Amino acid sequence: MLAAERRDHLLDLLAREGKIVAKDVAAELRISEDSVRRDLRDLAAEGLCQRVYGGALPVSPAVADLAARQTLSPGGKRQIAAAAAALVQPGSAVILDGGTTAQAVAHALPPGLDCTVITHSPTIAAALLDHPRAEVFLLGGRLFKHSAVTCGAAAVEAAQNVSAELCLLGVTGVHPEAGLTTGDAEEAAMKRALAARAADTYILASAEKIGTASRFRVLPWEDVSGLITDADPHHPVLEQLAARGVEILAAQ
Amino acid sequence: MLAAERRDHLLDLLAREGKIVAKDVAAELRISEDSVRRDLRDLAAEGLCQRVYGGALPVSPAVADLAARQTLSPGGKRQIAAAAAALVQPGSAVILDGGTTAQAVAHALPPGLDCTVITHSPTIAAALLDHPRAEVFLLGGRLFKHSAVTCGAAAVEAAQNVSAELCLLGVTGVHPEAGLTTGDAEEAAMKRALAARAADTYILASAEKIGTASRFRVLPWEDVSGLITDADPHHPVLEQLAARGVEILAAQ
DNA sequence: ACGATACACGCATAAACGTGCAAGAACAGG
DNA sequence: CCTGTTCTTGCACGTTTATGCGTGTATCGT
Repeated sequence: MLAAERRDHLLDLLAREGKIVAKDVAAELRISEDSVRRDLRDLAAEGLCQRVYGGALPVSPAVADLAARQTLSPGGKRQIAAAAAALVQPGSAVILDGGTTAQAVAHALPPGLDCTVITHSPTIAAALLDHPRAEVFLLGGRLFKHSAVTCGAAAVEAAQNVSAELCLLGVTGVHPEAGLTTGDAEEAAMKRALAARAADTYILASAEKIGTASRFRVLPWEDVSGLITDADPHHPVLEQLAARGVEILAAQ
Repeated sequence: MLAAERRDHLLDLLAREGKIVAKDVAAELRISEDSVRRDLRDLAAEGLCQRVYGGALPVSPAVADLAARQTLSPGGKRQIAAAAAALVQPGSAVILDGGTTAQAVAHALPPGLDCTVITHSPTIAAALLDHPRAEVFLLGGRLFKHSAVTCGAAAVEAAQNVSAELCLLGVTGVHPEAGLTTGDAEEAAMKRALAARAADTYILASAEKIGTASRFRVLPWEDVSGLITDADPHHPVLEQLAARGVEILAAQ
């Protein structure tokens, strides 16, 4: 039984059963409870599960599905979120896209930070309810069930009435020629509208997205200030982008 | 059974049934009543439920200014929500206000119902993510932390662009002369804007609100089609309203 | 006012936890 | 092929936490 195997098994169990009881898993896999605890501790540190006395639970019922359906590297995602949150100046306004990475940014924002957050994700809005000094502006529109954000003409129109210093955008593809891409046309349009309303746009992209492209373009590189990623800064694609004036922020 | 699981179960039970009887839960989960009591004490300490003799009751998310609208009857709230959900015709559009009662309506909607829900509450929007056939339209605007809904000029303006067959509105005061009232001017304006966009407006009000009035008027009785309440239909205020053409729906 | 029930408190037991440690495997370099 | 290093794993230990029971007290309904 490889360590990585164990990890996968735990995550699988979490997705299937909705909980993990350390004792049971140890008995099932014929390993010590200590190892299970160690694994759970690591997974919890990466934000993949919530550690509780006796075992672990999914981070949040809704997020569990999302995490399952996209085999990302959420380990780096947390670091990306932290690096992105550090870009938010006190007193400034930031536009937060609705993806899972952006959601991590919302949680990474210091609770006492005095700022304005503009978002089209009701989930992010709800997450910021306990940030007393954060002003939240929610962009309305038709709710897209699969990504849990508002999109469509109404949402794009609502975006026209806001502006901010910073826009943090999640994408599914980061490609030197194709630019930034995503898999849904409406989402692409929405992201484009958001980026247009901010002075600076930074892209959040985990390592496995570098060099890939999806069907719908969000932005060309000219409109992007920087890229926040957990990939190796010496990755050829990243060096190419840096040469074209895109600031590369490595999140460790 | 993990401790955290128990906690979730209790909260879930609270949301679904509107109350918790310590003895019953202990029997159901095969644990001692002491454990249930301990859990309820902890949950109450975190403000997640209201401890009462024999069990616990839900507590409204907006606890702060609840001095006015205190002592809710969450038992009846569920019945009100069920009666209100029954008014939603398949294929129709309904405007759902953001209060706790309206939130209960969202949960009471059949998951397979084919309808359009328009709301200014991100919480309701999130709750409807798992209703595959429900189209959700979210009204954007500034997020009001204490009531967790969007309000303000932008939200009112967004409301101008929608229309629906039905509007379900929660209020804090139901008074024969003062009409429908609430404690916040912005919320009152928002509710007014919502009601104006629906052919029929029904009010959700638990028994203790009947006969009371708050500072800001939402609507006069002329603009209201009906009132859904768990109060006794023979209550003098209700009979007076019925005489003025307001349909009284008693929720048991 | 009364019995019945729910409660809080203290205590004992058991389970889960974290840490340090040692045996073993995997690996890199010579 | 050997050796030193690093990492993983399981065990032992003391500590923390959760749970159930008994007791006395408070609260409810009649």
